[in-house]
Amino acid sequence: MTTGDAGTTNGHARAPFARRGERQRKAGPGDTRRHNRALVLQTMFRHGPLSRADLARATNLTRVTTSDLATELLAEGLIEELGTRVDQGVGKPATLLGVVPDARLTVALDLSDGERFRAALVDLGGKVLDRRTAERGGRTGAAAADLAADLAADLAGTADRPLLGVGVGSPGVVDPAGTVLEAPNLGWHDLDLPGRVAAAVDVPVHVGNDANVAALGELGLAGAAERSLLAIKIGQGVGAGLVLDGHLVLGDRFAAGEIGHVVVDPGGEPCACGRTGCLETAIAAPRLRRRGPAARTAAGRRLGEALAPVVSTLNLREVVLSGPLDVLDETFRSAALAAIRDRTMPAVGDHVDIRFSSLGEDDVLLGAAMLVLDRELGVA
Amino acid sequence: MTTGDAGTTNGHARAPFARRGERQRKAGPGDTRRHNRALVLQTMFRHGPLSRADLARATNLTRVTTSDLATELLAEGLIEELGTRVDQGVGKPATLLGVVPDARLTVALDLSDGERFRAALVDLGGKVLDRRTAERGGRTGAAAADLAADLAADLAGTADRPLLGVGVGSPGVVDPAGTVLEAPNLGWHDLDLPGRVAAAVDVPVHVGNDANVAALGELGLAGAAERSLLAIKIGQGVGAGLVLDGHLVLGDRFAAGEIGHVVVDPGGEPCACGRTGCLETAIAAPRLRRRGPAARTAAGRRLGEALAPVVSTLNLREVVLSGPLDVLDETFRSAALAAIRDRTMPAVGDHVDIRFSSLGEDDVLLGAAMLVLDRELGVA
DNA sequence: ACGGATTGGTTTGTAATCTAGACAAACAAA
DNA sequence: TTTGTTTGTCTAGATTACAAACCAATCCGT
Repeated sequence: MTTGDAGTTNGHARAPFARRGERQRKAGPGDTRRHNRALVLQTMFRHGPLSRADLARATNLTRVTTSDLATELLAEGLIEELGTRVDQGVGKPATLLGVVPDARLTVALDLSDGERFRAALVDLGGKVLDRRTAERGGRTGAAAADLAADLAADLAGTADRPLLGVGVGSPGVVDPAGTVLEAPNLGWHDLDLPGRVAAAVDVPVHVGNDANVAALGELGLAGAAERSLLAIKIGQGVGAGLVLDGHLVLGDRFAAGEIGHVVVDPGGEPCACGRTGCLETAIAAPRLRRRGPAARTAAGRRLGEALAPVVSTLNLREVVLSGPLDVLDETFRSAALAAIRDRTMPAVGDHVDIRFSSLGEDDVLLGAAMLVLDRELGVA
Repeated sequence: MTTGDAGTTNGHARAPFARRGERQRKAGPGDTRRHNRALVLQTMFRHGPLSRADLARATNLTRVTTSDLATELLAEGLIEELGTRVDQGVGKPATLLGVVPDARLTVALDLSDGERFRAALVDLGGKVLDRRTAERGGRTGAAAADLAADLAADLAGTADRPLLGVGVGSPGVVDPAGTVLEAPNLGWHDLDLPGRVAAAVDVPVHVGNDANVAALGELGLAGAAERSLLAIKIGQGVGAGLVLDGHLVLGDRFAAGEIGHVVVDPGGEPCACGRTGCLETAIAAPRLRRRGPAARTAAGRRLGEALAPVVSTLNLREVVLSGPLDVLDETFRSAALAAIRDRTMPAVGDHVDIRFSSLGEDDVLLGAAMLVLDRELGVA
């Protein structure tokens, strides 16, 4: 069933844009083509309908090449002709090309909630077409993995259009191939989640850390102008996802973004991890609820204090907060922002902004969908 | 004199591997070739002498392709045949190919010292062949730029082998094209330093922030196994350079690594910037000297506390310290490391290491040379 | 000594793909 | 109607990586 290609996620050919932890890859004959194809597609995703000549100007490719790529994409149904542009001035009217949002669908899974797995059928534009949830009921290990796989298969069955793939946002540490190295809450250790899910649905499967994919989603679907951002996800715990220049930062042990147990207040409250004053003890959702609104300012400042060195080191411009709306209020946000500004040099701090996620509760779900778009189409 | 190609650093064609802040670039016909050529060259830089067949195995290219690239590199004199491998076993003996360290030279400038500019003639292996220094004598603005240009020209004149280019490590904020946006100590604002230097020496000129290029040098010349590291440079001020997966992180305003004025101790000493408790007030070299060895532990901990969130967010493995040896002692280092470990989760902290730069005083100088190797040959 | 096996490197032909230049189509303004 | 402009396509040419076959050089066992 599976091919002999070692390292392949599942029975399919390796995903076109799946970047592994390889030191550096060779460039083959088809690589330029793939790159340019993705470039054209991405340009249309971002700028909306464009003519072939527009694409050539935007990408620095020739009209011949964009035209050729366009016919390829047209044949695959990924884009369509939208008629001629009106009100153009002199010259032959341009025929506009646009992405067909429902040319392909993705199945997105959000496993970050402790109680239930959430899943959705998402189109290329990030629109949710259908939803499912499955109560976890305390399942762990293989049972939990099977539950996720069944959920994916269930939704995949309802798809009336070709599936691009399945994207999964999982808690814990996930390696570039999608193996969940460590997810204590789900009892997963070195679990080949992509393999298990792919056995249930016959399309490419991509798995990433929940906060990481949320960051990807925020970048791709929330109209973020920048190509870099830090997404902070507050829930039972606290996690972060970092995208720099369009690329997810995974880190040495693929544990980048695991900031929940950074100590921000050595004399603070005890944490489940055995230490005291971890960031989670200051700003995890349950703690924020328990302490009430009055403590929001102090909590926000704690976050800002932890982020200040990060923002300075990376010269970040954009930080996005996501989590339950009852605890994430403007007081919290502005306190965090103020703390960052107080603690970084103005040249950096003046340009930082913190905003709430525009994807809301669906951040991980849409991020998982975005992961598929990134890996399969190169759109990020 | 200059070409019409907007954005070109100088009269030369754009450096083969100069990455600008562009969103995404098209891939042209010669791009795969350049990529693979760099890959082959880099493989030889790292692994030492290899046969064409070895290169094919290491790069996943075919023997034909590596052979072809090898003849090209041989013709340019960048590599040479080193005779056949002995003691090989069955089969035709391999002819080893190795980089010729002095096939090209680079002129490296270190402008980070407040008193004098340092320069060196460096070969491809990072060996310093000649040195010059020029007392700055309080020069700023155009006069300082001219001093740097003269120094470069002076050394370039002594080169008895082809020059690959000039690399400059400058203090302040430097954009990807090499323009020094802001360097208060030298009175530079939006200064086209590459242009000025290129007017004096007729080779490509590349300029980067001092701490940034130091990080690059540490990665490329100090035998760092990892492709990611954070280099902390302690001197009059404190700066950092971050390399992730072989790529320098520049940040939104190209100010990444400017951590000297991160506030680490709000109740601490006043800083020249107007705030109190900046990292510089805790660990800049003059302060460390003034306070004596007894304060090293506390200072080291301050650094570690600032780095803990960064290390967690990036899941960094390697932090490198450079600066005057009289203040950077083992006490400081281990205090910083201990603070990081105390404040990060074990899964991350256990794998972090802090070490002293293996390039010593020449870190910026060799980093500037490495910058040229990176931009001109793709070796990083 | 000699054939077989093994590994290294090259020759030759092929497929992919980008570019340059030219050209037809379609339209606006004079 | 003429002129000029823009769009999109066609054709020819250049690069370049790869596959297959081949020669070269060495070891090994008999």
